[in-house]
Amino acid sequence: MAAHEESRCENCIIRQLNSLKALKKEELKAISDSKETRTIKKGEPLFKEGEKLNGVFCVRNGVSKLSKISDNGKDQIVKIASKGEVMGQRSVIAEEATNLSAVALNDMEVCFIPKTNITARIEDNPAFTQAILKYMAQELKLADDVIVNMAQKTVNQRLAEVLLYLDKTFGKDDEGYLALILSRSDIADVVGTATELCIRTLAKFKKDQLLETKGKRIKLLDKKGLTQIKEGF
Amino acid sequence: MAAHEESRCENCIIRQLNSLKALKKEELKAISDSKETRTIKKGEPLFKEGEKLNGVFCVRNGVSKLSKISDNGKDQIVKIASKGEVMGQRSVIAEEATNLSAVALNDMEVCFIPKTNITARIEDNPAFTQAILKYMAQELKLADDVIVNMAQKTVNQRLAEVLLYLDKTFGKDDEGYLALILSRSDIADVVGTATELCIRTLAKFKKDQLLETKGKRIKLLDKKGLTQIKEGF
DNA sequence: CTTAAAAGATGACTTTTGTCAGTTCTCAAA
DNA sequence: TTTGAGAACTGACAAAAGTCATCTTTTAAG
Repeated sequence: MAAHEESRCENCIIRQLNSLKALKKEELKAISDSKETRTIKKGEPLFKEGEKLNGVFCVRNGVSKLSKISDNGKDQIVKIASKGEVMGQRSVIAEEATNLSAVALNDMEVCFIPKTNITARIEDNPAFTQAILKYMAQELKLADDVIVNMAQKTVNQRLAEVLLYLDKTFGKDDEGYLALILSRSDIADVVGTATELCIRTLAKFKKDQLLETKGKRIKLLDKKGLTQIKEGF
Repeated sequence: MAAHEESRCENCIIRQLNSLKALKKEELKAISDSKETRTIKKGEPLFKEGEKLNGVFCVRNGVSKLSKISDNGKDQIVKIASKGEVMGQRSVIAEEATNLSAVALNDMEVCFIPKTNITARIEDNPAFTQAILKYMAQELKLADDVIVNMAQKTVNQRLAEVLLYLDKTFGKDDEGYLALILSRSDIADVVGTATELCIRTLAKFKKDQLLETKGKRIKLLDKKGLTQIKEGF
């Protein structure tokens, strides 16, 4: 039906952003027939740590945080997934329960693709498998960087880095504020620190004219300065 | 020649430990013909951060640390690779310069496999590609755990965890000391802290009867206690 | 066996980070 | 418009981690 054309994977532009672009037209049709579009409201979970995932989630709209609770009971945000990203791939491929929880940071629209549709394509389409492999190799490199940052950098440095990352990845709104609005507590969970220290550090950056705030919104004023802080003064 | 039989990949037991086990006999023969066996002395580098790797290294004997220098100039050990592990896979697959440096922690024997031999197999042997994919999916999960630990746990907890990891992974010598002997500075670089604090924390653990030391060697006395510390008292 | 260099260890001190107990602000439901 | 819950913020303090200087022990080269 013409009315549903835009919801077919074959016509979905999102696909161009991830490994699914390596799939052939017939394969996409099969996926499209089995997939399920879901709407998730801000604050609602997509899945929880320890769950067995029956498929992967392809983000059409909105943003989700992927986090993990440490033995200490504190939440650490490991990744922020947005348009085009596929969540849950790793667990499906490793055939293990997921180690992360996913919660919507704003209203989301995602496509759920049953795992048989992914594993079957991995079995019979080498180009697809290679695309995922390459993607994962890059993710692993990024993960190393994060490990080094967490282990060796101060909260000052990490917060500066996160702010620059948010700016680069999600851009600004019409008033110049960071387009992705996170609570102070979420920012702290990305940086890996306590909310209070996160707030204090933001206040310090503000005093130093590096940024400006309006409610929970943040506008970066001096990216060069923030880059210097990120690199250690 | 019979004299070189044991150095042929087809006969190498190490292969059973990694993705190379998914290769067919003919493929292994091709790899064996092009590979090069290298001996690396303790302290010598296998490769350095930023280098383009022309192949991967398969560890036959000995142990290597994989580390990365942060903007702050401090070294962080991201992985300790030993028998059976393949180093440099990620860079070859991602077609990028390596982000890590590899240095031998004791005398090593490694096989260097030119990258064409890996990329060609990824192109034409789906089972091999899938084996690597699955391995990387698991590595990514582990990387998440490390990120959370670095971000949320104290040096106390992380050191306890590293000691238990060394015990589990490399075992003990005949006197019951950890078989893999690392300098205090290397331990600190794994934990992600300063050498002094690492030494002090070891001294504290010793005082608390959790371990015993003799020179740089360490014997774990109370793994249950260390596990409790790891999990936050 | 001697001895210099490297690694280990310790003390004193500073900085960074975390925690607890509040107060103020914001925004949406009544 | 009121009001109340949750988030943002602040101060005071405690704990954790880092740094610098120095001393001791170990190790390996001569």
